[in-house]
This record gives sequence, structure tokens and C-alpha cells, in this order.
Amino acid sequence: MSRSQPRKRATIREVAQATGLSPAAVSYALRGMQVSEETIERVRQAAAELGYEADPIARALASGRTGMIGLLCGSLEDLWQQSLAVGIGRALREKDRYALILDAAGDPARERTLARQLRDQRVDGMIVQPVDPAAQMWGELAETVPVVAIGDALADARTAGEVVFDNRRGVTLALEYLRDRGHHRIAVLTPTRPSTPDRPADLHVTAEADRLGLDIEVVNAPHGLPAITDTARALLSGASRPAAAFCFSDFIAYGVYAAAAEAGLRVPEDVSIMGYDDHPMSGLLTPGLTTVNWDIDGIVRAAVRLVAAAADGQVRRRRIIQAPELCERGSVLSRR
Amino acid sequence: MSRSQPRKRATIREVAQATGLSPAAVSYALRGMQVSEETIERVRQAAAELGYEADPIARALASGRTGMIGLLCGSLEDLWQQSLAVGIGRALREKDRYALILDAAGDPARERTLARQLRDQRVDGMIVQPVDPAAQMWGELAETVPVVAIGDALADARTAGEVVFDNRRGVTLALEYLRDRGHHRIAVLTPTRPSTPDRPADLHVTAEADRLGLDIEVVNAPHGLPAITDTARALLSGASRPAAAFCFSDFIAYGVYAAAAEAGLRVPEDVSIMGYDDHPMSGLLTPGLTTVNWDIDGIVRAAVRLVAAAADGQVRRRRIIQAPELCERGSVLSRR
DNA sequence: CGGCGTTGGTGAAGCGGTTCACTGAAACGT
DNA sequence: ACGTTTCAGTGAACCGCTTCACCAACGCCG
Repeated sequence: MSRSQPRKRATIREVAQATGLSPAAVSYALRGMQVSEETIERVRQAAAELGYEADPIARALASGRTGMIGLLCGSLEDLWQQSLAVGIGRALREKDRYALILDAAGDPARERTLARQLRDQRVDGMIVQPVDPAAQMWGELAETVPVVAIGDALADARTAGEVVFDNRRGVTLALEYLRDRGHHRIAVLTPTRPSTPDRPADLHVTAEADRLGLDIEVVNAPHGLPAITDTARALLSGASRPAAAFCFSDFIAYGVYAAAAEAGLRVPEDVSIMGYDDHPMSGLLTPGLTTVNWDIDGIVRAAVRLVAAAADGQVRRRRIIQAPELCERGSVLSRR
Repeated sequence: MSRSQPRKRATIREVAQATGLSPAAVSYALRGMQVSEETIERVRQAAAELGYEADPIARALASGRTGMIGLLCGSLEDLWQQSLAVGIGRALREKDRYALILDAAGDPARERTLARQLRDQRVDGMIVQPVDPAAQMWGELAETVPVVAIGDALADARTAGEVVFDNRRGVTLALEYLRDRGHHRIAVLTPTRPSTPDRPADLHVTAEADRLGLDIEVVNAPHGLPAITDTARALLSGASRPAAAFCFSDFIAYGVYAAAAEAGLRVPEDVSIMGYDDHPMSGLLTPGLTTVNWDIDGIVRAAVRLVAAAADGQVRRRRIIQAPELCERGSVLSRR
């Protein structure tokens, strides 16, 4: 491509020439290694005058590091994951890194492709919110680049760390809350997770339902708000409408609100709704969404800390467990 | 960094050796240029067997192109900009490109830094939603890399294209709607835009207000939902509460909803609210937010088309003007 | 004073591709 | 049969930085 180049960027060799040093010395100086304070200063000056700034691509090729952290989201359409991405992007900036954000759009095949792509891009580390935590690819990947998982733990234990949600606790919290208010017929809307129908959280849902004597129907919520709304519509207009819908993400709950409004059903009088993230918008709905809060700031900080440490070569693999908290607003009716 | 490398990735030279060709031939073959069909096939085979895939970094250094498009958002906390980013990411994937998303967080200085950083990353093009459309940096930048602006046109005309909102029309639509419903004292909440207090859209607001005989108060809405809510709270609790708030983005309107709820004010009976984006959540609020709709899909497609064309070296610079549409829901009271 | 460990610096070989200038052979026109 | 185009493919020079091995000079110490 012969794009007109006004004046070519200064290279390290020009700086070397200007200072009478070797390129190697300049390279070291700019990173503050192995050279005297005096030359460091001299190089800085010259670089500033020439408007020199190291080319990140060349640097990446030579050193194998890019300063980028890959963020692979399972479903970026979900507002909570958007919040997470924004938060992570911001937190990384404070560490002089930045995020390469990719979106698997709920598709495990795409997730695999994108994960490899990130590795090829030489990200220094990656944070993933896996669609398919059981894929064996994660293990291979983790041998090349530090991987930090958010949400579910990856099946393969070679990761650099994970920020795991205590879903058992979260589920218990939500289901007990619903039972205490007299709900028994409950629809559980979970995001579609292709590979593992028997993932721990789902198992725990049925186990807890048994324990609490609840009558549960698990429904797969597809990807994207319109599709979720369709699913919810079918659910609410069915012959045997459940008393409450427990949604495995606030975003899914928004689809239920929409479907309820369309069907002329009142929340919570006709149907109770419970969420699972606590997204900022949940408090603005009418009624406010009662949900399980996951301290997004804490998650962001933990994930960024883990991945940054791993990217810097520190190896302390850690599993950080997030405890949920019930956030009561008005979307669940008390039948007692 | 001595990260354990299980087995090094295959390089182009190994593929060359395996096929008995030169690296150059392999390079051409894999891109389907200048070589016979037969060798292309042979190279493909060998590459597949060796698990070879071209290293994007090395490729970028040698060719100067990365396949990435930079997306620089003015304020990624704004939900509508999040939607835009998700949409653009998705649309780019269909063109075998991907987005490097950066967030200026409403700060023009950061915007400048990040824009340069994108250029240094050798993105093939960038899409910006400028905080400061008047910065002269855009012009310089556009000489090196194609820039497509969304929202406001950039002051410098060297861009590769722009998707401009017809803000005059949008403002007129909104203000006439409010006037027709008997509102005269109107607060206008605009995002803080540091460099140009007299940007066209703002000027048009006051001009239209004059024409329509409205009593307008322009308020700067800061960055981030909590800060917006604070601003709105101050506005609503003031001695002379306006009859209606016209917010220059739905996200700002959400802050007004929040402040109104806190203050025990009913929407629209006590205060009317009008938005400007039409984000999916706006229909879920109670009452639904009456807003100006900007066909986000059209914007995404237009921007991606423009930037992709420019990145491929086609030079048809174009300005695409987006027409707004009024989307009436229930957040504006009719006083007639 | 000779050997030794630092300190500050150099040269050249990469990193893994792309691309330009060139060549040998085949195809072509007359 | 001969000069001229194509076509397929080659070698080597990059792209701009990092890093490894090595070196000279300079104390320092017994």
C-alpha cells in the first residue's frame, strides 16, 4: 500500500545517530537498563526532539510481548459483560496495558477460533469469560499464554488464575428467597451452554430445588435480547405459567420484563422475576429487579491483578472466589 | 521472558523446506498470488500438516497492515456507545477484520494519546466517536491512516469519511415535540465537550429554542452514570425545576430517571424526559423513554463500510448523513 | 601489580514475515 | 526461427526493535 507518508517516523537508528550511540544502547536507555543515568537523559532528549517513539509492532516481534491483554467475552451483547469489558479496559489502562476485546457471541466454535487468534496476536495474557469452560483447548492455550477465567473455572487447571463465582451460594440465595416468599413453580432461564449440559451450577440448581421442594423448569435462553424476549414470551404465554422466573443474568431478566409488558402481565403481581448480576439498569426498572449482586468492581480488579501478575512472569496461580449478595428490590411478590 | 514453549510454532521457512519452495513462494501461495494453482494446493497441504499459520505480528511489521480497525469511543460508559462498539465489532468480523476498542472516558487529552497509540499499532483504519471533533490532531492522523468519524464531523476534512447525525433535524424534532405538548421551560443536558462550547449542535439548540419561543437552560452532563445522576439531582431539586429535560443521549436520560425516582418525582407528571439515542433499554423503563432514534444498525454498517473501503485503499471519501426519527413512548406529559 | 568483578557500551544476529528486482522457461506472434 | 511477453518462482534486502555474546576500561583487593 503506497499511502502517502508525510514524513516517516523516526527510527531507533536515527536516535542512535543523533546521540552518537549504538541502536542497542538507545534501546536499553529508553527502557532504563544497563546504561548510565547520563546517557539515559541524553537519549531521552534526542528522542523527544526527533519525536521518536518505539514502534510497538517491531517491539512485539523482537521481544514477543505486546503489552496487550486479550479479553474474550462469551456474549458481549449481555449488558453485564459490557460493563465488565469497560471496567477491565479501564483497569488495564492504569497498568499501562490495554485490552483487545473479542466477542464469541455465544458460539463455542467461534470462541475457539478467537482464543487462538488472541494467542497469535501475542497478547501477554488473556481474560476469558468462557462460553464453554470444558473445552480442552484452554489447557493447551494456557501453556503458551497466561489465561485468567472469570465466572466458571476452566476444566483444565493450567490457567494462571481464576475469579470464580460462588454459584452454589448464589443459587441458594436466590432460590431460598423465592421459596420464602411462597413461590414454588419456578422457571430457571440459563444462558445456552452447549458442551456441558451438566455443568456444576446447573446441577446445583436442581439439587437445591429438590432440597427446597421447588418445582423447577430449566429453560435455555438464547443469545441476544430479541431472542431472549421470544423465549420469555413463549414461557409466559404457555398454559402453565410459572409463578416466578429466575434468570441467570440480569440481561435475561430484561427480556422477561419485555415479554411480560407485551403480554400485559404485571410484575410482580402476575409474575415474579429474579436476576443474577446487578447491572446498573436493574435499579431503574419498574419495579426494580431483585437480583444477586456480584461486586463487579471486585471482579474486575481481581482479574486484572491476576492477569497482570502472570503477564509479568509472576506465577502465583490463584483462585479467587466471589461471594454473592442478595439485592432486594421490587420484582418478587411475597405470597405470604 | 522464558515462558516454556511446548513446541515452537512452525515458521514460513519450515513450510518452504517441506515443499521444496522458497519462503517467498510460500508467502505468495498462501495469499493466492503469482503462483500456480498446483503449488498453492501443495503449500496449503504442507501448511495444514505443520499446523502453520502466519504470524500476524511479523506480517504487520513487514507489510504495514494488521487487519485491525481501531475503534476510539468518546465515552464507553454510555450504553449506546457500548451498543455501537458491539455492533461494529460484529460487523467487522464479517469482513475478516477485528476491532481494537479504546475508551477516551470523556477526556480529550486521553483521546489524543489513544488516537496516536492506535496509529502506532498500525491499525488499517479507525472509527472514532470524537470527544473533541475540533482537535487539529485528526487531520494529521488522517494523513497516515484512514479515519471515519461517527456523530460529529471532524473539523479537518482529510478524513476517509464520516457518518454524521443530522443533529439539526434531531434537535428540531425533539424541541418541537416538547413545545407541541406545552413545555416551555426546558433543561438541555449535553455531554461535556471541552474544546468547542459553540459546536454546531449546541448553537442549533439555542437557535431553535429562540424560534420556538422556548426557555432553555443548557447543562453539562459529566461522564459516568453516578455523576450524571448527581447533576440531574441538583437540577431537579433546584428552586425552579424545569418542566422537561431534553437529554443528548438516552444514557443521560437514565440518570435523570434515577434522580427523579430518588426525589419522589413522577415521570412524566412532575417532570418530562426526552432522550436522544434509542437504546434497547429505553423501551423497558416505566414510562418508556420518548426519544430520537438513530438507526444504530445503519450507522454501524455505514461506518464499517466506509472504513473497510478506505483500509483497502479505495478512496471514495463520503459523508453519510443519518436522519433521525422520533420514537414516542411515555416520558413526556402532554399539557394540552 | 596481576587477576577479577563491575559498569557502560558495541555489533550483529535474530524475530517471521513481505516485497522488489530479477531469471529461466514456456507461450506467443509473425 | 527469433524477439517479446507472460508466468512461476527465487534471493536477498528489508520492516524496526531486542538481545546475546563480547569487549574495553575502571576500580578494588590482597
